[in-house]
Amino acid sequence: MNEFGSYFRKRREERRQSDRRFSLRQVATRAGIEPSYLSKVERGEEAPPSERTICALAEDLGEDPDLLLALGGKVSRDLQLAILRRPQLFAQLIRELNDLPDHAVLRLVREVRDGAW
Amino acid sequence: MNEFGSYFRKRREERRQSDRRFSLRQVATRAGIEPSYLSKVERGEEAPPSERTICALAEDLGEDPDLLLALGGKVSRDLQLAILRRPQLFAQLIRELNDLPDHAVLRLVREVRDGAW
DNA sequence: ACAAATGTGTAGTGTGTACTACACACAACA
DNA sequence: TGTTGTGTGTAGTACACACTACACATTTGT
Repeated sequence: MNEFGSYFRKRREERRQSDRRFSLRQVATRAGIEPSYLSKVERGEEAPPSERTICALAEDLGEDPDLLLALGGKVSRDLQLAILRRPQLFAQLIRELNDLPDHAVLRLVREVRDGAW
Repeated sequence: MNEFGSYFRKRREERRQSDRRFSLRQVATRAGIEPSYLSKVERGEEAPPSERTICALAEDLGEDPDLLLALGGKVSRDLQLAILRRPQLFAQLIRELNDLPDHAVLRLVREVRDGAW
Protein backbone atom coordinates (compact mmCIF):
# COMPACT_ATOMS: atom_id res chain seq x y z
CA MET A 1 0.00 0.00 0.00
CA ASN A 2 3.06 2.25 0.12
CA GLU A 3 4.57 2.44 -3.34
CA PHE A 4 7.08 5.11 -2.50
CA GLY A 5 9.62 2.88 -0.85
CA SER A 6 9.72 0.07 -3.37
CA TYR A 7 9.79 2.45 -6.30
CA PHE A 8 12.61 4.49 -4.85
CA ARG A 9 14.64 1.44 -3.97
CA LYS A 10 14.23 0.03 -7.45
CA ARG A 11 15.32 3.30 -9.02
CA ARG A 12 18.26 3.72 -6.68
CA GLU A 13 19.55 0.23 -7.32
CA GLU A 14 19.27 0.77 -11.04
CA ARG A 15 21.46 3.83 -10.84
CA ARG A 16 23.78 1.95 -8.60
CA GLN A 17 24.60 -0.56 -11.31
CA SER A 18 26.69 2.07 -13.03
CA ASP A 19 27.63 4.31 -10.12
CA ARG A 20 28.71 3.08 -6.69
CA ARG A 21 27.85 6.43 -5.19
CA PHE A 22 24.19 5.41 -5.10
CA SER A 23 24.43 3.11 -2.13
CA LEU A 24 21.67 3.56 0.45
CA ARG A 25 24.13 5.06 2.87
CA GLN A 26 25.57 7.63 0.50
CA VAL A 27 22.21 8.70 -0.88
CA ALA A 28 20.85 9.09 2.64
CA THR A 29 23.86 11.12 3.71
CA ARG A 30 23.66 13.43 0.71
CA ALA A 31 19.94 13.93 1.32
CA GLY A 32 20.65 14.78 4.93
CA ILE A 33 18.99 11.83 6.66
CA GLU A 34 20.14 8.80 8.59
CA PRO A 35 20.78 5.63 6.55
CA SER A 36 18.74 3.50 8.94
CA TYR A 37 15.79 5.79 8.34
CA LEU A 38 16.05 5.57 4.56
CA SER A 39 16.37 1.81 4.91
CA LYS A 40 13.06 1.63 6.74
CA VAL A 41 11.43 4.00 4.26
CA GLU A 42 12.58 1.97 1.27
CA ARG A 43 11.22 -1.22 2.80
CA GLY A 44 7.95 0.47 3.69
CA GLU A 45 8.50 0.01 7.40
CA GLU A 46 8.26 3.76 7.79
CA ALA A 47 5.89 6.13 6.03
CA PRO A 48 7.30 8.28 3.21
CA PRO A 49 9.42 11.24 4.40
CA SER A 50 8.52 14.91 4.47
CA GLU A 51 8.18 16.98 1.31
CA ARG A 52 11.56 18.52 1.96
CA THR A 53 13.29 15.16 2.20
CA ILE A 54 11.44 13.66 -0.76
CA CYS A 55 12.64 16.57 -2.89
CA ALA A 56 16.21 16.14 -1.71
CA LEU A 57 16.06 12.44 -2.57
CA ALA A 58 14.47 13.17 -5.95
CA GLU A 59 17.17 15.64 -6.85
CA ASP A 60 19.94 13.29 -5.84
CA LEU A 61 18.52 10.46 -7.94
CA GLY A 62 17.54 12.72 -10.80
CA GLU A 63 13.89 11.80 -10.44
CA ASP A 64 10.83 14.00 -10.94
CA PRO A 65 9.87 15.47 -7.55
CA ASP A 66 6.17 15.65 -8.45
CA LEU A 67 6.09 11.94 -9.20
CA LEU A 68 7.97 10.98 -6.08
CA LEU A 69 5.81 13.26 -3.95
CA ALA A 70 2.72 11.65 -5.46
CA LEU A 71 3.97 8.17 -4.61
CA GLY A 72 4.43 9.52 -1.11
CA GLY A 73 0.80 10.66 -1.10
CA LYS A 74 1.73 14.32 -1.04
CA VAL A 75 0.94 17.34 -3.20
CA SER A 76 3.81 19.82 -3.24
CA ARG A 77 3.26 22.96 -1.27
CA ASP A 78 3.72 25.28 -4.23
CA LEU A 79 0.89 23.56 -6.10
CA GLN A 80 -1.28 23.87 -3.04
CA LEU A 81 -0.55 27.58 -2.82
CA ALA A 82 -1.51 28.02 -6.47
CA ILE A 83 -4.84 26.34 -5.73
CA LEU A 84 -5.40 28.33 -2.56
CA ARG A 85 -5.15 31.58 -4.46
CA ARG A 86 -8.30 30.72 -6.40
CA PRO A 87 -9.84 27.85 -4.49
CA GLN A 88 -13.29 27.67 -6.02
CA LEU A 89 -12.07 28.01 -9.58
CA PHE A 90 -9.47 25.31 -9.18
CA ALA A 91 -11.77 23.04 -7.19
CA GLN A 92 -14.31 23.05 -9.98
CA LEU A 93 -11.70 22.57 -12.69
CA ILE A 94 -9.91 19.71 -10.99
CA ARG A 95 -13.11 17.85 -10.13
CA GLU A 96 -14.26 18.06 -13.73
CA LEU A 97 -10.90 17.02 -15.14
CA ASN A 98 -10.96 14.05 -12.82
CA ASP A 99 -13.76 12.52 -14.87
CA LEU A 100 -11.95 12.98 -18.17
CA PRO A 101 -9.52 10.49 -19.71
CA ASP A 102 -5.78 11.12 -19.81
CA HIS A 103 -5.65 12.16 -23.43
CA ALA A 104 -8.24 14.89 -22.93
CA VAL A 105 -6.34 16.37 -20.01
CA LEU A 106 -3.10 16.09 -21.92
CA ARG A 107 -4.59 17.95 -24.85
CA LEU A 108 -5.77 20.68 -22.52
CA VAL A 109 -2.36 21.01 -20.92
CA ARG A 110 -0.78 21.38 -24.36
CA GLU A 111 -3.19 24.04 -25.47
CA VAL A 112 -2.65 26.08 -22.36
CA ARG A 113 1.10 25.73 -22.71
CA ASP A 114 1.02 26.76 -26.34
CA GLY A 115 -0.55 30.00 -25.28
CA ALA A 116 -3.99 29.69 -26.82
CA TRP A 117 -5.17 31.66 -23.82
CA MET B 1 -2.28 36.43 9.04
CA ASN B 2 -5.05 33.95 9.73
CA GLU B 3 -8.14 34.97 7.79
CA PHE B 4 -10.14 31.90 8.65
CA GLY B 5 -11.17 32.94 12.11
CA SER B 6 -12.25 36.49 11.40
CA TYR B 7 -14.11 35.50 8.24
CA PHE B 8 -15.97 32.73 9.97
CA ARG B 9 -16.90 34.89 12.91
CA LYS B 10 -18.20 37.61 10.62
CA ARG B 11 -20.31 35.14 8.68
CA ARG B 12 -21.64 33.46 11.79
CA GLU B 13 -22.67 36.75 13.38
CA GLU B 14 -24.42 37.76 10.21
CA ARG B 15 -26.51 34.63 10.26
CA ARG B 16 -27.13 35.14 13.91
CA GLN B 17 -28.94 38.41 13.29
CA SER B 18 -31.90 36.45 12.02
CA ASP B 19 -31.43 33.15 13.83
CA ARG B 20 -30.43 32.77 17.46
CA ARG B 21 -29.29 29.21 16.80
CA PHE B 22 -26.04 30.58 15.38
CA SER B 23 -24.44 31.45 18.66
CA LEU B 24 -20.82 30.35 19.01
CA ARG B 25 -21.82 27.72 21.51
CA GLN B 26 -24.56 26.16 19.44
CA VAL B 27 -22.55 26.15 16.24
CA ALA B 28 -19.62 24.55 18.03
CA THR B 29 -21.84 21.90 19.58
CA ARG B 30 -23.50 21.03 16.29
CA ALA B 31 -20.09 20.79 14.62
CA GLY B 32 -18.91 18.48 17.38
CA ILE B 33 -16.27 20.67 19.01
CA GLU B 34 -15.91 22.52 22.29
CA PRO B 35 -17.13 26.13 22.34
CA SER B 36 -13.93 27.36 23.95
CA TYR B 37 -12.00 25.87 21.06
CA LEU B 38 -14.16 27.56 18.44
CA SER B 39 -13.80 30.82 20.36
CA LYS B 40 -10.04 30.62 20.10
CA VAL B 41 -10.21 29.67 16.45
CA GLU B 42 -12.48 32.58 15.59
CA ARG B 43 -10.17 35.01 17.33
CA GLY B 44 -7.13 33.53 15.65
CA GLU B 45 -5.62 32.40 18.91
CA GLU B 46 -5.66 28.84 17.58
CA ALA B 47 -4.86 27.68 14.06
CA PRO B 48 -7.76 26.69 11.81
CA PRO B 49 -9.27 23.28 12.61
CA SER B 50 -8.91 20.02 10.70
CA GLU B 51 -10.48 19.45 7.30
CA ARG B 52 -13.19 17.38 8.91
CA THR B 53 -14.14 20.12 11.35
CA ILE B 54 -13.94 22.90 8.77
CA CYS B 55 -16.37 20.97 6.59
CA ALA B 56 -18.76 20.45 9.50
CA LEU B 57 -18.64 24.18 10.26
CA ALA B 58 -19.13 25.04 6.59
CA GLU B 59 -22.18 22.86 6.31
CA ASP B 60 -23.72 24.24 9.45
CA LEU B 61 -23.25 27.82 8.26
CA GLY B 62 -24.18 27.06 4.67
CA GLU B 63 -20.77 28.18 3.43
CA ASP B 64 -18.68 26.77 0.59
CA PRO B 65 -16.29 24.18 2.06
CA ASP B 66 -13.63 24.85 -0.58
CA LEU B 67 -13.53 28.51 0.30
CA LEU B 68 -13.41 27.90 4.03
CA LEU B 69 -10.74 25.24 3.61
CA ALA B 70 -8.70 27.67 1.54
CA LEU B 71 -8.94 30.33 4.22
CA GLY B 72 -7.68 27.66 6.58
CA GLY B 73 -4.72 27.04 4.26
CA LYS B 74 -5.89 23.57 3.30
CA VAL B 75 -6.68 21.83 0.03
CA SER B 76 -9.43 19.25 0.46
CA ARG B 77 -8.32 15.65 0.39
CA ASP B 78 -10.49 14.71 -2.56
CA LEU B 79 -8.83 17.37 -4.72
CA GLN B 80 -5.45 16.11 -3.62
CA LEU B 81 -6.42 12.59 -4.60
CA ALA B 82 -7.49 13.77 -8.03
CA ILE B 83 -4.08 15.39 -8.48
CA LEU B 84 -2.24 12.36 -7.15
CA ARG B 85 -3.79 10.15 -9.80
CA ARG B 86 -1.98 12.09 -12.54
CA PRO B 87 0.64 14.11 -10.69
CA GLN B 88 2.82 15.28 -13.54
CA LEU B 89 -0.06 16.29 -15.77
CA PHE B 90 -1.76 18.28 -13.04
CA ALA B 91 1.47 19.77 -11.76
CA GLN B 92 2.24 21.20 -15.17
CA LEU B 93 -1.31 22.45 -15.72
CA ILE B 94 -1.64 24.14 -12.35
CA ARG B 95 1.73 25.83 -12.58
CA GLU B 96 0.88 27.23 -15.96
CA LEU B 97 -2.56 28.39 -14.92
CA ASN B 98 -1.00 30.12 -11.97
CA ASP B 99 0.56 32.67 -14.30
CA LEU B 100 -2.70 33.41 -16.09
CA PRO B 101 -5.27 36.00 -15.00
CA ASP B 102 -8.59 35.03 -13.45
CA HIS B 103 -10.63 35.55 -16.56
CA ALA B 104 -8.49 33.17 -18.59
CA VAL B 105 -8.83 30.43 -16.02
CA LEU B 106 -12.53 31.08 -15.74
CA ARG B 107 -12.95 30.76 -19.46
CA LEU B 108 -11.09 27.47 -19.40
CA VAL B 109 -13.26 26.13 -16.59
CA ARG B 110 -16.37 27.02 -18.56
CA GLU B 111 -15.17 25.34 -21.71
CA VAL B 112 -14.32 22.16 -19.89
CA ARG B 113 -17.68 22.20 -18.13
CA ASP B 114 -19.54 22.74 -21.38
CA GLY B 115 -18.00 19.56 -22.67
CA ALA B 116 -15.85 20.89 -25.47
CA TRP B 117 -13.50 18.07 -24.59
C1' DA C 1 43.31 -11.32 5.76
C1' DC C 2 41.88 -7.04 7.06
C1' DA C 3 39.79 -2.52 6.67
C1' DA C 4 36.10 -0.09 4.74
C1' DA C 5 31.60 0.20 3.44
C1' DT C 6 26.92 -1.57 3.45
C1' DG C 7 22.12 -2.50 5.02
C1' DT C 8 19.34 -3.11 9.07
C1' DG C 9 17.49 -3.66 14.13
C1' DT C 10 16.29 -1.35 18.45
C1' DA C 11 15.20 2.44 21.09
C1' DG C 12 14.18 6.94 21.75
C1' DT C 13 13.15 12.09 20.74
C1' DG C 14 11.27 16.82 19.70
C1' DT C 15 7.63 19.21 17.51
C1' DG C 16 3.19 20.02 15.82
C1' DT C 17 -1.78 19.03 15.31
C1' DA C 18 -6.16 19.11 17.00
C1' DC C 19 -8.34 19.13 20.11
C1' DT C 20 -10.95 18.40 25.54
C1' DA C 21 -12.36 19.63 30.31
C1' DC C 22 -13.71 22.84 33.37
C1' DA C 23 -14.29 27.15 35.42
C1' DC C 24 -15.49 31.92 35.21
C1' DA C 25 -17.79 36.45 34.55
C1' DC C 26 -21.34 38.61 32.24
C1' DA C 27 -25.87 39.30 29.80
C1' DA C 28 -30.57 38.34 28.70
C1' DC C 29 -34.81 36.75 29.75
C1' DA C 30 -38.98 35.28 32.24
C1' DT D 1 -34.16 37.42 40.96
C1' DG D 2 -32.83 33.34 39.55
C1' DT D 3 -31.89 30.40 35.82
C1' DT D 4 -30.40 29.89 31.32
C1' DG D 5 -27.26 30.89 27.83
C1' DT D 6 -23.11 33.26 26.15
C1' DG D 7 -18.17 34.04 25.10
C1' DT D 8 -13.65 33.29 26.98
C1' DG D 9 -9.42 31.95 30.06
C1' DT D 10 -6.38 28.29 31.78
C1' DA D 11 -4.52 23.89 31.72
C1' DG D 12 -3.76 19.76 29.85
C1' DT D 13 -3.89 15.64 26.50
C1' DA D 14 -3.53 11.89 22.89
C1' DC D 15 -1.60 11.02 18.81
C1' DA D 16 0.96 11.32 14.66
C1' DC D 17 4.94 13.04 12.13
C1' DA D 18 9.59 12.97 11.00
C1' DC D 19 13.04 11.89 12.23
C1' DT D 20 18.14 10.64 15.23
C1' DA D 21 21.67 7.75 17.61
C1' DC D 22 24.07 3.80 17.84
C1' DA D 23 25.11 -0.87 17.56
C1' DC D 24 25.35 -5.03 14.81
C1' DA D 25 26.30 -8.59 11.31
C1' DT D 26 27.39 -8.99 6.61
C1' DT D 27 29.56 -7.89 2.29
C1' DT D 28 33.08 -5.81 -0.62
C1' DG D 29 37.47 -4.26 -2.03
C1' DT D 30 42.69 -4.63 -1.92
